Amino acid sequence: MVGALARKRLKKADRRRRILLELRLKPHVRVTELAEQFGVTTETVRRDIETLSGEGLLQRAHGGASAATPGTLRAMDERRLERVAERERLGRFAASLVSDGDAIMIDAGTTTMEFARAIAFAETRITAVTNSLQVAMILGQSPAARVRLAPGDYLREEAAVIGTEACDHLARYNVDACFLGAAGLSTAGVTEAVEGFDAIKRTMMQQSRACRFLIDSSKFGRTHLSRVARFDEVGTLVTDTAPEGPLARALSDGGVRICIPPAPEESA
Amino acid sequence: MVGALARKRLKKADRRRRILLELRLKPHVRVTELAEQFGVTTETVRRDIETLSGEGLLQRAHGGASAATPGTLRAMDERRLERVAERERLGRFAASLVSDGDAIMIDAGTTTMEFARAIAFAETRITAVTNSLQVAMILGQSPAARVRLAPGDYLREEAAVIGTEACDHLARYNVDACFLGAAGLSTAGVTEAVEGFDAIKRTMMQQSRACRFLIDSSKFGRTHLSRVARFDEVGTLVTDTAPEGPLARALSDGGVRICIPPAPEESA
DNA sequence: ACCGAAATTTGGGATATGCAACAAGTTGCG
DNA sequence: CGCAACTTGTTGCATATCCCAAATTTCGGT
Repeated sequence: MVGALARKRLKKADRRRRILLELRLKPHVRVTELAEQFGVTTETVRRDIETLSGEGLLQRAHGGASAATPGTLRAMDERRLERVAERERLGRFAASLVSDGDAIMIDAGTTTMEFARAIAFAETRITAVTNSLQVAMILGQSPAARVRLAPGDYLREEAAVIGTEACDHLARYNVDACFLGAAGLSTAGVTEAVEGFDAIKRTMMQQSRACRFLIDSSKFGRTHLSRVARFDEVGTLVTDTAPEGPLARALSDGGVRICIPPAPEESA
Repeated sequence: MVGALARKRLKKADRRRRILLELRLKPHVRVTELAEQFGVTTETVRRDIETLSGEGLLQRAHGGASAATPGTLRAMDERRLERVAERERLGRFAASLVSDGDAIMIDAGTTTMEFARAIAFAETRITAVTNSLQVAMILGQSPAARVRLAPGDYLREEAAVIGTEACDHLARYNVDACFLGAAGLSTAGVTEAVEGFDAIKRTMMQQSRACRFLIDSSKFGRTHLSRVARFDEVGTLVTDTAPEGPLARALSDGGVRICIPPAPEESA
């Protein structure tokens, strides 16, 4: 039944594949173009895009679709999409903890990306070492930032490099502070879900005089596979909401300094 | 005039910067979103986008803008903007020179980026080592590609890493072939304009069994600051048009094998 | 061959976006 | 102060896109 020639009409799955392939070549495709190309109605293409968008494989746009940013794969998490404003605020605040002339390490993650953007925007004069391609590109926008990238295996989902090479390389630097994200913060400590990131984070911590974790409150109470740090290793925690209950107690027992950005003003 | 608080209205240059920063994070931004975010009219944003698009820094789309197709920054060159189709063809052809299982090195450049796109599109099973973040991200899209990134100083204009660290790291790999771009090809040999790239390219050549240069014909006759390779080191030259005159003679004297993609057919 | 589910097309009204021209505001400068 | 150049806002209209729902076709199984 798989006719040698499916000449007339591509199946749904085929169209989807073609759309994604197309997006590898161009960052943006138009519904109308695809429709014409496939010989189907715009409505059909629209529905395909709708589906793919739901799967996080691409990003919808008026009139077409764009490639999903590498590293956006995690962002499918609905909660994160809604948390954009908070993360931005958090990142901006964390950026205020950096002084001109500092040398810092930054790891990969949505929150640290916001942090990097804030630093780039403020044009703080820094030297940064990172394993995240996104962070490197964002900071590279700032004329005041020197950026060094770690080598290693490229991890598509996070647009970052990992592996022993990355860690070995990082171990050659000594910086003033590191700014790390994390997937979970619970009484078990700071934990991470992405395989390979735990080693990166631990290495960064070791090479830094001060350690700062950027973790928004949606991660509170979550525990993931590997522990990155015990509370007595955390140093500073930058977050949007003060933790409560056992978690707050554990943090305070560990001597964690908690920083919370001031309430949002009316800027919009 | 730089009031302590310029929160009310961002200047044109600031908006431009923000838009580009935004595009580093997301592949697509909407006019309406930006307008609201900046507190300006959609028309203003539209004009900004219009300008940036004219400079080749991004790509317009209905309702917004997407990241520019190539590595963007060099592509401002008018000539290059017109050469997109040729480069695409060239890249696709060069990709056909790669076999499943190959280990290759790829350097940074608009042409090599097209090459990477073609490989990702074809899902050729390869291991690639590169110093270009763009190439890494593009190849990372392909499930069949393993990508390793070199470390080093991040060079914003090219979205790549350079420096001794990068070269030292590259020197640890031995691959089947390297695919390199170049800014100039003249009787003086293959030359490069970007500082730091020459060393990278030379290192990649040394670590590869075969060397292939991807140079479109617009570079013919151009000579830049530093020579990357003499003709007897070039190996294979992949280009769109056969060189003529003294250049052709010099290439043949050097034993350069020249590959030219077949004429474009009507496929659309 | 027939039937039912899923996919696709079709058509139309609601919305969003683009474009262009003009008005209003801002900045810089003599 | 006042002009000139530039930037931004506003308006009106053409166009493109979206979304919905019913009609039609295709597909897969019995």
